[in-house]
Amino acid sequence: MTHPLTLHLGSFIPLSAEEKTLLVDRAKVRQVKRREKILLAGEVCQHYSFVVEGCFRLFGVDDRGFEHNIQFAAENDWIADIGSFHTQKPSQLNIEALEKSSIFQIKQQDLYYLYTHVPKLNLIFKVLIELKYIEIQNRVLQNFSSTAEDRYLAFLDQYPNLSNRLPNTQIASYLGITPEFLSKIRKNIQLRG
Amino acid sequence: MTHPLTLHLGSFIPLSAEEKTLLVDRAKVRQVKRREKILLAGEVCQHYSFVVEGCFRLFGVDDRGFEHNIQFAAENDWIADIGSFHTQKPSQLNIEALEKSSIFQIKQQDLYYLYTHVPKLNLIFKVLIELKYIEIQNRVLQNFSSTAEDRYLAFLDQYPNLSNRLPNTQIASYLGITPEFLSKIRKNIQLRG
DNA sequence: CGCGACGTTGATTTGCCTCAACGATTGTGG
DNA sequence: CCACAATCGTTGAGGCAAATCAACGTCGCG
Repeated sequence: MTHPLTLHLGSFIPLSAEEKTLLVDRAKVRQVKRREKILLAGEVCQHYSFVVEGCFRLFGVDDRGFEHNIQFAAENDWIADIGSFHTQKPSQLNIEALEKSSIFQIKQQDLYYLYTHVPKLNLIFKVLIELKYIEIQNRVLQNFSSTAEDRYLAFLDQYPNLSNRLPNTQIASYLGITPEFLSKIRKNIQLRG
Repeated sequence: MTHPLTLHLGSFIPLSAEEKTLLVDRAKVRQVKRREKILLAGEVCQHYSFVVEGCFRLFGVDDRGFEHNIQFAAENDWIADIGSFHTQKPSQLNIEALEKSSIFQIKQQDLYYLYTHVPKLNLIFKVLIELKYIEIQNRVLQNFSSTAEDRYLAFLDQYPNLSNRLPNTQIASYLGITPEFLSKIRKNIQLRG
């Protein structure tokens, strides 16, 4: 009966039984349907969400109505609009389930409560965000220095578990290209090898 | 005689006299010449560097030898290759002074020492990296959803202190375009008014 | 069954790059 | 302090990667 959340966070730094209890008490389980949104642009992001099962995307919508995926989150990953969460200002982003999913959510006030009562969570969440920062920084660099085809191949390589289950339209949006162009890239790859 | 570093970090959460001493003892001042590099690709990033005066860039070099600016850091900002710093593996990035600069550097072991002896630094550095994360996430979104001209105007707007003092070649590299194209953008803007 | 999401293909257009050349400015060694 | 090199910004001609627009077939699902 180890709780998925304590299992995950405890893998960074072991947690005592009390700490686990504090944590579990403030994490609410939630079932999310495919295509259901857990954050809508205009709302304040009230939760950090930990994905137990399923898959989500964080995306923005531009002036012309096109959607741009910023991040995916599948099992054992976290998702939130960190900016809105901390400033408590309306988000410009959306979070949507790409599959039927199961998550744990921690409210902003509860996370802040936990930070003060379980100080090592500061360290753990610092590490978590450092990892995300490294990831997104690599992405910026890659976007500047390689072609869409190279980025696609790198994506397949880096996220095999995601590329298996995501529709190509979602991958194209993450890569910053149109679905049509991704289709042409895939064709070229196949022709060559 | 307030130390720039304690002034900066103390602005997030007040620090006691002891905490300030611990901190200051482990921060080494360093003067850096224009164009001098404080991190070379291939080396491990050993320090977090706090900029007291001057300006730096973090950049990568692609297969064809082109440089791509990932981040600038001027007064009261931090710079490091966070990935290399934490993994202690060789960096693929470089950090170079764009001006004659003055910085404080904290070594990796010293920062880890400080994290355990001044626990609130975990919280402060978590906030610092959250702010950087929000910044870079906005950049990813913007790169996908707007033209080079819009990104340039947004840069002027968002970083007036940087755009004043940086050569256009450096700005172009940050925006992910060639200096030639930035020049044409600037001409267009001027023609229009 | 029928509709909407998804993937594909082709013709055309466009944003930005490449390459080359040229002044202006800065800086640096003799 | 000058001469020369290096850096920087600009301009133009031509080219390419990726977008746009339009059409069509397939599949899963209510």
